[in-house]
Amino acid sequence: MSIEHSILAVISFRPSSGYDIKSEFEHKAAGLFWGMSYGSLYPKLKKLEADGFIVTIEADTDGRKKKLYELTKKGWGELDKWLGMTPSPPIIKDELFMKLASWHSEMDLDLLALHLESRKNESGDLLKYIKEWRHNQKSYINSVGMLGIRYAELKLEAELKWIDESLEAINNQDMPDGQDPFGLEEELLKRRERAFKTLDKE
Amino acid sequence: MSIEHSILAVISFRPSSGYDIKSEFEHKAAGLFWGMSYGSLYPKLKKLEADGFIVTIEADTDGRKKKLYELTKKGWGELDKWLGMTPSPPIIKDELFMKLASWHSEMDLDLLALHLESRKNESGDLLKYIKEWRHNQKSYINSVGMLGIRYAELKLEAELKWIDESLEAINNQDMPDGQDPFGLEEELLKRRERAFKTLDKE
DNA sequence: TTCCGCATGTAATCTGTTACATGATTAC
DNA sequence: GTAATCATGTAACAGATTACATGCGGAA
Repeated sequence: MSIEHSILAVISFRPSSGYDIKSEFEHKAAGLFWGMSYGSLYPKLKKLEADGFIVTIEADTDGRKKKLYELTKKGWGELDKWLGMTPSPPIIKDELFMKLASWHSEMDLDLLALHLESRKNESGDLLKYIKEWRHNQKSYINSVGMLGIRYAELKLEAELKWIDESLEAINNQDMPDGQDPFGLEEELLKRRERAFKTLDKE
Repeated sequence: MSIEHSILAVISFRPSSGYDIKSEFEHKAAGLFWGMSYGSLYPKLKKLEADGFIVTIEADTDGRKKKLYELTKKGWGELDKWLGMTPSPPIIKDELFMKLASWHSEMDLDLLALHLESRKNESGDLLKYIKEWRHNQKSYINSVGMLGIRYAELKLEAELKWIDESLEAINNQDMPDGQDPFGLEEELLKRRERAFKTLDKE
């Protein structure tokens, strides 16, 4: 039920159209920790309106017609109720971590370094973007929101620091010790070799 | 297509049953950055077998019958191919951040402090768990995997540090400055008041 | 006049979870 | 003997994306 709440939250900043909300998630702070596509957004807006959380205001800003949505009493109430509930733990899906966890000794470490460089660029760009954005004098961020921005910055800085450490470990061939109490790494290589020796039967 | 690859990755450690794979995602490293339920796991295993990435080995470990899956040549190849591809950016959904971003001045800051305390406990527990786990002499983690563990630790430490800073800011009434070039905060409170004054019509 | 950004939407599809059903083995 | 854990699966549903369809207004 949380996408709906994110939508209510964005509308709370100012009356917004579907397009406005999408850009908030694409180009603004909200997108750092949440995502959304038109395919789910517009149906949700209809549902939220049908349930009485928001109402439509026909408007033409800049000579362009659009449907603005505004929160109702019920909508504001729902927003407050949601804000008051303990937030659920973050959901993180990070392919980089999965790849690290399943890297094996037949895979080239230089390739891993490329992956790290790539992540470094992405996260670096994002961090730069956030740092500019928090001072751009265009976007609305209140003092609590600023704590959130700081949260994002610290996480990205930690990630970048870790990437540099890891790249150094790879380049200096100074990797940390693993733990392998049952000799699985050796087994793995044997199993792999065995599989590669079998003829394809299908 | 990444859940499938995570499954292949787990099987690469050792031949595994569906149950084994699930516990890997529930209690082990993999679960830190990925999740999976039986409802998707078992069908995926069937599909992976039908596509020739894995094969079944009937086995009875500890007197208990189970279906172990092992990678085929094609499966190992697919795993290597996946490992070689640039990992996609992490997907993060964090309700705490969304709530920070949409907090408004009618909401009690002490309530926010409770949310932060709650996250502090969750993340603290997780960090403690990881720190123990990396030295438990029971789990297989190679040196590259250890980099991943370090990644998780640093992120959690950054989060905990941020929480303490933020709690202090709240308690000392020393919140950071926001930015509000168009006076949206004032507008918001007006809109909110207006909405609460209207009679319910539905 | 053509392209880009604004603007709204739907249908098909994909992806994954929840809840249920079933049963064996082990620890207390 | 009974609760917990091991073990495999399915049906119904929830949740979200992709690709498509459509059209206006302003800038080059």
